[in-house]
Amino acid sequence: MQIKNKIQKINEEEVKLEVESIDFFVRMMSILGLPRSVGEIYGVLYFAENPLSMDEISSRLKISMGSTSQGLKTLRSLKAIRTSYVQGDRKDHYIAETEFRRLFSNFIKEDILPHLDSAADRISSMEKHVIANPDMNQEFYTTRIEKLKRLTKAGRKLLPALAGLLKI
Amino acid sequence: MQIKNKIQKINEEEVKLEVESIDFFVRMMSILGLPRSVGEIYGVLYFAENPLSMDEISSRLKISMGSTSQGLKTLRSLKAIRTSYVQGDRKDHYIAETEFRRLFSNFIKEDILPHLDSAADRISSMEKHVIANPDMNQEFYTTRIEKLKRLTKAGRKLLPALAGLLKI
DNA sequence: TGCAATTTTCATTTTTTTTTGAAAACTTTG
DNA sequence: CAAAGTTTTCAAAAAAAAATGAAAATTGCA
Repeated sequence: MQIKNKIQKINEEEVKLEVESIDFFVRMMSILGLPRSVGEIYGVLYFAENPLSMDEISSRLKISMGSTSQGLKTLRSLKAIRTSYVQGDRKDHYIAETEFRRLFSNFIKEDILPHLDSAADRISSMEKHVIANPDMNQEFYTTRIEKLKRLTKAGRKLLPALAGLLKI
Repeated sequence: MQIKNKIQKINEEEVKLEVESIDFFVRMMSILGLPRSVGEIYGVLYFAENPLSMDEISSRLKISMGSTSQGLKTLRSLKAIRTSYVQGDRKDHYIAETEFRRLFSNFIKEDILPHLDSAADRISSMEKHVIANPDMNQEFYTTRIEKLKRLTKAGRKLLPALAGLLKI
């Protein structure tokens, strides 16, 4: 009886902690534009002492298997989680990767840099329009285009370096 | 006739440039999680040689006055645009602020740092839950919480410094 | 290999976000 | 200070994003 109470007590605190964790990561991920479910899943895994299977995650969060599968896929592609073999269980099990430095670096590589690449294309097409017509106010337009070039160049250099600055 | 053609030609190229600009900034702003209309408005203003009024913006973009007003409000609060007096016209007129450095710094101050503040609160409440129950695996949980603290501390230092690194 | 367990996919539904448009609230000026 | 011009607000509509759930695909074990 006494032992049962103790276990009960631990679970209560663990559940409260888990709720805070979920809340925390839902907000963090939403800054990065990632959907709620992704934050929830990472939040559960971050304070899990043991690897969790997909249906453990899905039932703790009361979200569908479909969402869970999608969310795990996203987190896997960001290398924010990894799978771990659990003896005697056929299901895949997941562990949170807790090195935020690498997590950010992957996010930048995967979700930001591609945008900067397409931006570069668009800028050079802008240049063509200005050059195509010498009657346009060249000085004004080329100055503005120059600024965009510097912006994207700076982004491309700075962002990947950013993760390195994270002393985490 | 010849002059009219020339003017026509300039306008064509200017329109094409404007379209590219809008596209460019719609994407950029969407990385930052800002709505389409905000990107569109900034895109129009960025390559405008003269200050534009709200209804000029709204009619060029074919978006409602409501959206335009909202978008301008957002851009104003980020200090991404400013108003400019135009003689003999009662309407407000807007100019794009083209110093991206400052623009970013405002975005971080306004849209990111508040999240980090609320994160700090949540972390200290997590700590309470762990301390509240000595039977929990203290080592495991305090290590994880420590990581979160370092993450938010790093964010708070790094992000404001980031804009300074932008040599734009 | 075949079968049951597990995971993924994706059309549909739900939720959230953004836009619209008309009314309300300002503002300028005659 | 009134009336016309301009801007803002906000309830409702539209659009976009995310979640569901059931069918399809994959996996691993007997």
